[in-house]
Amino acid sequence: MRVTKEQAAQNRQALLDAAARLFKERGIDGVGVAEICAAAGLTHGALYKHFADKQELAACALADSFGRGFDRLARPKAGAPASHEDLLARYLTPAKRDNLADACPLLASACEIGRQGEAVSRSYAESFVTLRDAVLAGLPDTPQREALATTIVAALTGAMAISSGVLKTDRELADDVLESVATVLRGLGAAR
Amino acid sequence: MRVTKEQAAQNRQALLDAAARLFKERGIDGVGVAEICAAAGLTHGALYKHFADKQELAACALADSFGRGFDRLARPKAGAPASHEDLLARYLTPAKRDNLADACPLLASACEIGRQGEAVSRSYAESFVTLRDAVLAGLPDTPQREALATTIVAALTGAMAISSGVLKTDRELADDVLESVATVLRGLGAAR
DNA sequence: TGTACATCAGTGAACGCGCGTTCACTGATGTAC
DNA sequence: TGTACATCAGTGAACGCGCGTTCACTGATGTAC
Repeated sequence: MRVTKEQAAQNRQALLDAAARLFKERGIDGVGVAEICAAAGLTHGALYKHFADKQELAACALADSFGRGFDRLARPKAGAPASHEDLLARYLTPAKRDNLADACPLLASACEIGRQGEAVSRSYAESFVTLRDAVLAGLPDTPQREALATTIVAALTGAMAISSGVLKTDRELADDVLESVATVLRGLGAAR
Repeated sequence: MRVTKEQAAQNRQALLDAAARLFKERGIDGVGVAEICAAAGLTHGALYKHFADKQELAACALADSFGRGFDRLARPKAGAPASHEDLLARYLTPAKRDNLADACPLLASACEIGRQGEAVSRSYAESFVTLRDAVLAGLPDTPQREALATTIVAALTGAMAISSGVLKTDRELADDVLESVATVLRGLGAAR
């Protein structure tokens, strides 16, 4: 049965939200379209009225999830670039690792992107550049600022992946990884 | 039909090798047991005579692949700890990224480990600690050496993941990520 | 050393299951008059 | 504003397919005598 335009737009957003959370939590290949649609309160057929296929849904959900999180990060100071400290405090917490659905898709989904299609890769690349540039804006005016910003994002990404990976075996080690990386990055962000 | 003990041991190793390569290339969840067995020259039923299930195969393949690569890394100087330079030169190359089957399983498989079972997580954690300690051995005697070693491994991991992720969209960016991180880590490894 | 037989690595058909996607259909919405 | 009808978001059965795992069977190996 047909629904109002507003309802359809809400349903589309519900699909994006459910997809983003589930994909971050269990991976793009680890969640079926039926579960996503059910979480959004729809049946699986409805998905294909909004997105061409699962890949397009994944690409859109990644962009949407990153955009919302990034806006939230940038907004507090309303315009002023987020400080290096802010970024670390928000990104590298055990809470985010324990609940990847709430984390940044760049950190939660990093490794599987290479195995996805072009649309997902493009969406990921755009978000990466945005985050890297935000980090760059918060760095002091040192030589090799660009390379440093890239390294910081890489370390954030790797720290979250490693911490998640060893969590089932050794929670202490998992927490130590996050702490260690945060400490070192804090030092790198300060003027040298 | 029964085979000799030597043949059986060879077959087991062939399974480990095929599994490690395919898992690194396409992810643990991205490869079926039938394909692994075929690559090892066996039928799928044979796998369960060597391993309890796919998870155990994954855990063993990760440990085996890491161990072999790590021995190769440590051996050249026969006993002397690998220099920080050596590690970077071997780990962070576009060639490894373009052929993940030949890369270190810690870098190629990082993100999906959190979604695997306990056995895989344990195997991953052990390999991580081994690599981190090897990096530590190559670092000068500065304060916070431990945290720095962890951060270096995290940055290596993240760099490979990000570079693989953006490769389909922007090869230049992908190469830049590897170069930038290598440059910064080179500086971090030198005495400050 | 020669023979009889138990062992067991490997085979391949079969299992139930969940996957992504398609499609004929429904019926309220939105629009043309 | 009221009516007739085309549009299309959402439904749910059905599709073919590949997945991990099981299991009865095979037949050369390894062993006991």
